[in-house]
Amino acid sequence: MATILDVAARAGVGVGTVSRVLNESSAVSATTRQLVLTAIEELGYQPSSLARNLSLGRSSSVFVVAPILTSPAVTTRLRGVLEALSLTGLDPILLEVANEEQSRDRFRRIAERGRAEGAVVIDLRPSPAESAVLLRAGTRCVFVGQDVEGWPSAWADEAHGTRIATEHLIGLGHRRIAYVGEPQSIAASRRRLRGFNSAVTAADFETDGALVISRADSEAAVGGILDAGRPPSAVVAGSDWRAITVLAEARRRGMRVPDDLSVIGFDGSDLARHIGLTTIGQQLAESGRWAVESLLALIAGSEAVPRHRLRLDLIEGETTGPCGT
Amino acid sequence: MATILDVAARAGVGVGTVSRVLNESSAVSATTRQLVLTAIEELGYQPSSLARNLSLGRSSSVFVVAPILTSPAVTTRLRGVLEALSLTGLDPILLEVANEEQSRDRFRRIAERGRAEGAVVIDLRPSPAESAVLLRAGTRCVFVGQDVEGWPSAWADEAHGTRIATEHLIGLGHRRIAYVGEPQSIAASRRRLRGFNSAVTAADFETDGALVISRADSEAAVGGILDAGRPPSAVVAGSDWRAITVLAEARRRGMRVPDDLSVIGFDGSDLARHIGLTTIGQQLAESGRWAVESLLALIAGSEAVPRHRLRLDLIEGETTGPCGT
DNA sequence: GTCTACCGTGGAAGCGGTTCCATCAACCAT
DNA sequence: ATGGTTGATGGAACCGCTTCCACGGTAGAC
Repeated sequence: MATILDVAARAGVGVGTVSRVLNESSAVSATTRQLVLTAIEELGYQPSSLARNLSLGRSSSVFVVAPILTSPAVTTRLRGVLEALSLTGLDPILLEVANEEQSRDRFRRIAERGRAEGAVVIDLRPSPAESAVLLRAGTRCVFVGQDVEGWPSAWADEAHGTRIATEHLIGLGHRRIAYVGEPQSIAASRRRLRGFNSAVTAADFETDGALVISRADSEAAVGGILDAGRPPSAVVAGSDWRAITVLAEARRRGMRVPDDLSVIGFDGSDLARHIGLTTIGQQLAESGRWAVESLLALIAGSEAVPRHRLRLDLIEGETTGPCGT
Repeated sequence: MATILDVAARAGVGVGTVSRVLNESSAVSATTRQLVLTAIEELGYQPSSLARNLSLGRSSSVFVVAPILTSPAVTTRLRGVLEALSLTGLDPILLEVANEEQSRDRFRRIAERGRAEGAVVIDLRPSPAESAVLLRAGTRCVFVGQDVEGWPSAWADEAHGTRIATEHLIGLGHRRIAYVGEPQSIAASRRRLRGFNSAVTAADFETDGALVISRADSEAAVGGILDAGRPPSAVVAGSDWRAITVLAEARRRGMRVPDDLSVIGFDGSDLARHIGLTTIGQQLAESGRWAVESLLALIAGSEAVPRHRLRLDLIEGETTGPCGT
């Protein structure tokens, strides 16, 4: 493979001149420039980005850390990040987190110096110890989907979101409302459940613990609720992904949505839009773009720690309707 | 930031020795090693992977090119790739392709030398010109989801897949079967439609062109079919993503699945499994892992051009059932 | 007691760029 | 004619690591 030295030799100029032509960094006479360009052409020369980066002392890539890509909320957010990043010339190195161990590994990874200019972390949070390590290492890091103390982050008031969702159903006349969420081990899902509870309490309904599901095996549990003597007329789901579980269970039972059962999701993912699921939109793609912008500012030297509250909107699809009974 | 020179100075040894300790490349006496390790510890030294890679003449990353991440088939495949890659120490640089222009850009990008060791390309194919450029540049490249002439690729016999799907429905007694696919501009979707047609022809049914949809606006068109005087009793979808469109349209009309309408998808994505969609599995995650293995072989110097036919299986969910009428 | 072998080690060269500094020619003003 | 600019250019130094080669010292063989 040809190097810049080969090009310089062939064009009969110095390496400095070739570099200047390559980067248009300072004036080069038209004739010399042409000489260099033909030499480049003839040799099929391509500059080594590796060498360039070392010399410049940057990596031109950023880490993007995300939970396992199954959930549509994650992929939608990720798309926002990728889209914004592709306009910057920074390459995204994608690190997926499938379990606790990988989470630790990824946080250790992004604290390493040099490999990347910074990191965008989606829907994950560091432990206090990890946060301290990142801080000490001077890692430039932005969080989306989680409010991480002391770090740039964009997040939504999730309790408020499920409250809106629940109130929407109450407004439609529903009185027996179930909640189906992710396991309570995740902080975000605790917040979401809290919003549901507060809305139900405020409306002064009978609260029925049996109607609340938030554990790993919710598929089976959802079936249990729907088959019970007094099934709910509506379900608030803790995520769009959970919502389609509920839709699937309803379908298996020949229940009609929204006539027999109203279902509302949470996230405003691509998937929700695609199937007309009523949901709480939390500006997923926008939040990804915001993260990239904030990271760029950090890289440019900004000391600010921007914190961004994401707007929540009810997105009405066709899976919620007035209570039949 | 401390460099290897600082460490060497502090430990009172030469840089070579520090490097040897770092890489355990050759014998270092226990006392010297300890000296170096404490110096590293005290300085908080971290080696620069950039410099290391330049010196070693490798990049320790690979490109992963994928269409826009909306479709669950893509993300499922991608997960297989990421999972396999995370075991290798190679970092995935994710390049998303949202349109024709980006496709050209990405193929140009992966042909650049040095930035990555190779590329895994998901569900996309290069034009002959692009393929030639890749070949000339000596790019190590593996394709999944597309059979690309002259390149390592893993793909499924898609026509066969839709044939299996259609025959499954016929076996359940369905006679009026619709097809809902992606636009015919995509080669893969042409193959899928062909399989459907051949199964219908073989079964010697009345063929009804009005029951075949394969264009961009299929959502609306699906509704048209379901509302028609003689709606189909079953639908073959060209992908899982299309299948859930059909499910959504059925739900809007209060149709029960599978009682009023059977729906079968194509891909065997995470989503299909999650909602119990009957589909044609094409080993998505496995194909991603296969791609990584093949790429590793290429990087290791293999000259072979492995070509891998993916197995197709009917995955029975709960969205297909015997014909009611 | 000398010779060879080998182990541990220091340090220079090299990976392929960028950039700074010195040089030189051409041009302008005095 | 002379000094001062200015613009284009060559090339050394440097980015931070790996690796090869040379060297000194110890130990085993004779």
